Amino acid sequence: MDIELSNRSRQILEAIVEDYIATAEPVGSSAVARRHALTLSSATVRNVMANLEELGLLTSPHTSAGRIPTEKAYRFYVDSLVALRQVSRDEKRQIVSHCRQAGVGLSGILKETSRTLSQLSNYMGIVVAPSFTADVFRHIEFIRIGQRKILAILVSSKGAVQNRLIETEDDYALEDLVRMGNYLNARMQGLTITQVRELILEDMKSEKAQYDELLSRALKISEQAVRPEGDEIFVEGQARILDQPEFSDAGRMKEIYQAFEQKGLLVQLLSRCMKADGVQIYIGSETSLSQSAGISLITSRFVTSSNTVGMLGVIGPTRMGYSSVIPIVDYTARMVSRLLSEN
Amino acid sequence: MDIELSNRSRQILEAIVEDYIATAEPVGSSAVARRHALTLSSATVRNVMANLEELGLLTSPHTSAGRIPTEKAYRFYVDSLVALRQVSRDEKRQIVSHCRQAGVGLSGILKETSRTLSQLSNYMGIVVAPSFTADVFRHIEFIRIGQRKILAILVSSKGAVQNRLIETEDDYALEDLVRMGNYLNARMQGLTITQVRELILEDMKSEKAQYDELLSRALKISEQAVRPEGDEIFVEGQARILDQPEFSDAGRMKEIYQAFEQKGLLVQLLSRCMKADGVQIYIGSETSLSQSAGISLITSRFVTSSNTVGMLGVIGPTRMGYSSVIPIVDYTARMVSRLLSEN
DNA sequence: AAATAGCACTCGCTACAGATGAGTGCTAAC
DNA sequence: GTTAGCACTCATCTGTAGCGAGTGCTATTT
Repeated sequence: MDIELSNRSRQILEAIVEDYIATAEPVGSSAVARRHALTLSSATVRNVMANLEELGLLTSPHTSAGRIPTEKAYRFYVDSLVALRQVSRDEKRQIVSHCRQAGVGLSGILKETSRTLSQLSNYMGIVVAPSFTADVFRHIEFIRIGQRKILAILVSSKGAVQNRLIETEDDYALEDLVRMGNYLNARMQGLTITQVRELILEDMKSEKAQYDELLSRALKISEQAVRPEGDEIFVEGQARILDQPEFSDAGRMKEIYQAFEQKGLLVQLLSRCMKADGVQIYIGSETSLSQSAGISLITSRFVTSSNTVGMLGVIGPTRMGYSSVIPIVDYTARMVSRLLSEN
Repeated sequence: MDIELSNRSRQILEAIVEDYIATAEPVGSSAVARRHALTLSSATVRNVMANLEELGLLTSPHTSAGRIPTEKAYRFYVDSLVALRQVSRDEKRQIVSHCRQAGVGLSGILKETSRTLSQLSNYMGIVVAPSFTADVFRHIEFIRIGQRKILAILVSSKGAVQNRLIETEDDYALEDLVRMGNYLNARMQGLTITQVRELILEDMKSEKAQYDELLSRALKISEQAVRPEGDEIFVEGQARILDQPEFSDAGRMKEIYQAFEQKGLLVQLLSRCMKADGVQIYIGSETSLSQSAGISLITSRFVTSSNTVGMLGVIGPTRMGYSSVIPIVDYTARMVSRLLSEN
C-alpha cells in the first residue's frame, strides 16, 4: 500500500484532494495550476495527473471532465499529506462549555458531545457510551430496596460500577440475596462480564437448576444483572449530510439512512475502533458501511473515571474536511475523557 | 368548518383522496369516472370537481393537470369519509409478539413498539415514554447504597414509582437521609412533581439555605431526584419517508429531518396529544411542524400500570393511508396499555 | 335542469438538435 | 523536462416541436 511519489506529484495530489473537498466538483488541470501558485502550466499538471490516474489515485467521471480522488487517494492524503489545522480557541471553548452545561448525567454529557461534534464539523456526530462487558468481573451485590425490587451492583476489575434495578416476580429475603451474591462472587472470579453471563445462561439449563428452585430464581436475577444494555449510542446532526451535494439525490440518501437505522451495524463498526488508541480514520469501503455510499468515519476513544472506554467521532462523506475534523475529534475525545475523569 | 356536500360530491371527493393517496399523482376527472364505477361521465365529474375546488377542497398544480386534495379535504375525509380497515389477524399477531419479545425493560418494549408501528404502517413510528412530572407528589425516600451513592425513590399519587441513582460529593449518614425525606414529604404534599422541583429550586436560593449547610446539600440532592429526565422518545423508520415520492427531492427532505432533529419540538407537539383520549389526528399545518412539509401525525395515548401516560403514533406524509394506519395506531395503543398493565 | 358529448385550449413532459465550453490527450517545439 | 497548440470528447444548456392528459366551455340530449 506504500506509494512512492515525487514531491511535485504529492503537491498536486494534495491540491486536487483539497480542491475537491472544498467544491465537490471534478477538478481540472488548469484549476490546479492556477490555484496552487505552482509555476507550472496546465499541460504539465495534466501529465502528472495522468500518472496519478495510472496509480489508481484519481478517476474521471467522464472523458472531458476533471479528476476526482479515489479512496486510495484519500487514504494517502490522510496518511501523509494532510496538514492538520489547529483547534481554534473558539472551538475549544464550545467543546468544553457544551459538555459542562449538559449537567451531571453521563447520557446528557455524551448526547451534548455528539451534538457539539456535529456542529463543529458540520457532519454527523456520533458517541457510543462506554460499556464494560469486556471487563473482568470482580464483585456483585444485591440489595433489596422494596417489595419485589432489587438493586444489583456490579463492579468490574477496573473499578467500574454498574447499577441495575431489577423487578422480580417473587419477594426475596435479605439472606437469600446475600447467599446469591456469595455464590456468584465465588464462582465467577476472573471471567469477563460477557463470560459471566454465558456461564449463568448455561447453569440455568443445567440439571442442578432444574430441581433447585432457589438456585433457579437466583440465576434468573443474576442474568438480568449482567445482561448487556443495548449500547447507548448518540447520533446527532443526521440532517447535515443532506447539505453535502453528493447526497442530494434521493436514492443514495435513502441508502445511507437505512444503513444508520440498524444501529447494530454502527455499533459493530465502532467496537472495532475501541481497540486502538488515538484517532482512527476509516475511508469509504473501509467502514464496511453501505458499500457504495462514500462515507468516511473519524473516531477516537475516550475513557471514564472507572476506566471504561467509549467512542466518539464524526461521520461524513468521503470528501470530508479531514484537516479540521481530525483535530476536533481528537481534542473532543481528550476533553470528554478529562471531564469524565474529574467526576 | 362544517361542510355540506351532496352524497355524490362526497363519493367523488373520497375517490379522489383515495386515488391520490394510492398514486401520489394528480387525479383527473376521467380516472375518477372510470375507477369508481359511478355511471357518470368525466364531464359530470368535472363539474363536481370544479365545485369542490371552489370550496377549497381541491387544487390543481397547473391548469391542465388533475386535482389534488387540500389539507381541508384530508380533514373532511378523515372526519367523515374514511372507511377504517380492520386490523388484520397477522398485524395483530405482529404487534403483540414484537412487544413481548422485547423483554422486560420499558425502554425495550417502547422501542420495539416504535419499530413495529413503522413496519406496519410503512411510515415513521414514534413513541414517547410516559413521564410523570405532571402527577402529584406523594412520597420520596432516600436510601444509601454505597459510598457517596444514594438511591432516591419517588412515588406519585397515582402510584407510579421512579428510581434514581444519585452520586453525591459527600457521604451521608443514614439519619440525615431519613431527615431529608421527612422534610420533603411534609413540605411538598399536594404539589405536582414539577411544582416540587420549582419549590426546591426556590428554596435553594433562600436565605435559610445559605447558612444551613445540611439543608443546602439536602436540597441539592432532592433537586436531582425530581429533575425531569429528558423525555425518552423513540423514533424508528426515519428512512421510510424517503420512500414517499413527494419527499424524493432533497430540499424538502432536509426540512423534515431538521424538524425532527429538534426532538424538543416533537415532544412539545406530542404532549398536546397526551391530553385527549383516543386516536388523535393532525393533518399538515395542524401539526405545527415545519410548515410547508406536508406531514401528518396519527397518535394515541397509552397508560402504564402506574397510571402514567405515554404517547405513540405514526408520522407520515399528509397523503397517508389513514384507513389502515388509524386502526393500527389505535390497536397498538390498546395492546401496549394492556401489556404494561399486566406487568 | 341535470347529464353528456364534443372540442378548443393549456401546459407539462419528452425528444431531438445544435451550440457551448470545460477539459483532456497528443504532438511538436522550446 | 516543460510548454504551447490544437483536435477531440462529452456533459450541459437552449430552443423547438410534438404529444397527450386533462380542463373548461358550449351545445346537445334526456
